[in-house]
Amino acid sequence: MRVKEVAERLGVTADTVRFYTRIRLLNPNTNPHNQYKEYSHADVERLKFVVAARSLGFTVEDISTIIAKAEDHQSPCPTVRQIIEKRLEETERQFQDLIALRARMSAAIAQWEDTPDRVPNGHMICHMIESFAGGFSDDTEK
Amino acid sequence: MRVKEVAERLGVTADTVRFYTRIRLLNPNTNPHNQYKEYSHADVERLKFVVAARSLGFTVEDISTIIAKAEDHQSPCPTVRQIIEKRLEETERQFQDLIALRARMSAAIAQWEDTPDRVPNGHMICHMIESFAGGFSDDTEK
DNA sequence: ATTGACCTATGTCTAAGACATAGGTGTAGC
DNA sequence: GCTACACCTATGTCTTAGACATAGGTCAAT
Repeated sequence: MRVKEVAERLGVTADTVRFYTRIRLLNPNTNPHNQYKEYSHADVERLKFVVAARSLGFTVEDISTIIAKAEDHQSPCPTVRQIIEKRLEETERQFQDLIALRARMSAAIAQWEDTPDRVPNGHMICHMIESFAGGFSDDTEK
Repeated sequence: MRVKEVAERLGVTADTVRFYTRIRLLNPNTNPHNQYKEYSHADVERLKFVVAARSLGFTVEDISTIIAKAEDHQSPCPTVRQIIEKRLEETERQFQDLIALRARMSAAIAQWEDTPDRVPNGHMICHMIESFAGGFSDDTEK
């Protein structure tokens, strides 16, 4: 199978499969004539694993580590448990950040609802943003 | 003022200020002797705007656009309104994605709670991930 | 043999800084 | 004046996970 067929089968783009191949996460045979890659059943299985792990929040580097351990006949499970808990914490942080960002955006939009547009006056760039953010920080002197 | 002082005053890293300077979002004077940048009061004001806008979800490119409009004596307000609504939609999408991801991660962790670690058996890489993800997709034949 | 639609590999690009490196500054001690 | 030495600087490179652009290959219909 060539790259596009593999990609469609697993619901990812051909570029994604090419990317995984480029970083040697997949190692299909190469036709020496035209450099086309030929993906075997084993390659597809492996890709399936990669896609599943990605969908669980593992980074590509995480996945390389996990596969390397498995190929070395070590159980990757402890690593997997450890990584996913770290990723879950990160996700939680992103989540909080995103909630805060959304709140700021919504508040700004609400506050601007009845704010008239204004032409810049030389000491402000955009009064909406500047007045929304307030003093924002120190500015004692030059 | 030099880069570090400016950065500390606004609660960002010196690298951030250097980055904005590199892309000409800030244009401090340069000491021709050692290439050190000297930030004026006006530079600090401008950075303050950039930091405020970033915290509202504007990208650096958005901000460049806004500033360019303002310097051209056009009101940036319509642009600002338009951009922030787009960004808010994006944020909403990310938010949904993040919720789904978090749910998958939590479910996986819960399911693995009492799952024993296992050594790879040759046709699986990590039974936890593979069984969590299920068949995941088609796999008709080579 | 040629066309044309579709496919391929490879190189480059992205956002927003972080990090590494080599060199400059400035104060303290001599 | 000179030297340490801690701290600072500018610049170049690296990061993620692919997307996009380009040049060239494949293959069925003509």
